[in-house]
Amino acid sequence: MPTQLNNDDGALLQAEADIRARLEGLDLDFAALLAVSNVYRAATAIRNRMERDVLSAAGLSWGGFTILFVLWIWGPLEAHALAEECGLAKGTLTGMVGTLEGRGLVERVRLVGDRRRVRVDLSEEGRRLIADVFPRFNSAESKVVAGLDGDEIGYLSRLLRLVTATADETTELVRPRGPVDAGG
Amino acid sequence: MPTQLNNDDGALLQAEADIRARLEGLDLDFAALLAVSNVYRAATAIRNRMERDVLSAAGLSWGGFTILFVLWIWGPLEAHALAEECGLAKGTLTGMVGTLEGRGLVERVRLVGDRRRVRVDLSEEGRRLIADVFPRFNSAESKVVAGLDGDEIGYLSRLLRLVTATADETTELVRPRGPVDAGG
DNA sequence: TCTCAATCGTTCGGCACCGAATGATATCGT
DNA sequence: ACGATATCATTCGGTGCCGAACGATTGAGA
Repeated sequence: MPTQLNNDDGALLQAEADIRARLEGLDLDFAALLAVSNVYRAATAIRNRMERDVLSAAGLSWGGFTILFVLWIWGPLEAHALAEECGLAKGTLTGMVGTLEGRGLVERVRLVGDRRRVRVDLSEEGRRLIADVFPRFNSAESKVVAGLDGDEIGYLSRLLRLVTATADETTELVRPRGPVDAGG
Repeated sequence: MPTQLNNDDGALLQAEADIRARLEGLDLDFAALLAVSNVYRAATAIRNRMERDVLSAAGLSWGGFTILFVLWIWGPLEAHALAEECGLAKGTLTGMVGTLEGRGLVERVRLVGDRRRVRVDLSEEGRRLIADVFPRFNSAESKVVAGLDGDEIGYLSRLLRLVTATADETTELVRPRGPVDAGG
């Protein structure tokens, strides 16, 4: 539990202190700078770690894994919904689903009522693969956050959800924010 | 400041509840799952926001901006150090520095003492550009974390630094962790 | 001095990823 | 019924980005 933080100096990385020193004169929001940079660095570090330790052995990219996982959790999805859920552009999704389809991990079905649409679903093999890979993935996730205790992990998630919701706002990001707890 | 969190249910997104429900039987670390996924989602949301609102107008990609910023803060750097600092593979850096050099934003100089090495530095135009763009970038960063108060922002950074340090460990991620506050 | 190994940056092949343009299909107005 | 419009997914051109292979340069040892 955080009681006093005094993050004025104490817990700063050397690199962060250097940044502060270099930008001393300017009227900047250092805390925001550090927060954003730390979010990005953490994401990159996690992704690299997962790809190296878990995904590469299964021949899966981060994106491919995400698609499989989403389909596993949500069941069959139309392309636009799948793209949205995976945080990918539609065009990107088409290509990656193509790759997965080529490997026999997912299947595409044109809808009968509306032949513009396509429903994507796991194949049996895809289901086996994600069911096999995900527990290992999750165990690596667990290790990655093992430096935090349970409260801290939950708190981290909460703060990040807030940031994501704000960044996802379609507006120019100036208005005062509405209800904040469950943006999805 | 977090006092009670009870993130058992209360603050969960619908999607997160769905995941929990779908994976009910399995022996998984849900908190870690959510934390990792929230880190990644936040990073993506922030990056997209920045590219759209700030960087695209300057004709800069996230990676290009990062390179310029790092050189701005640290001064001239050799390629390997620059890659390391930007979190990019050496090969990636070569290409991106090439792009920036083509636009006249950075310069490459082979070292006199050791002709294998190359020092990269901002050009005058590059310096002008980053000095112009960064304040706007920072102001967008500020807005992105505006949903959090000062303590929360600092705390978020601290937690993320911990996660990054763990994920960056070169080991297989099993040993007990050494000193934890400033992984630098 | 002449290899041999180490250490640079670069090149190369390949996938991920985006955004705009495209093509196919459905729907609405008349 | 039929053309205009909207709505899908896909295609296409271009970068970002990685990892392995490569070429150039340096330093160490015989």
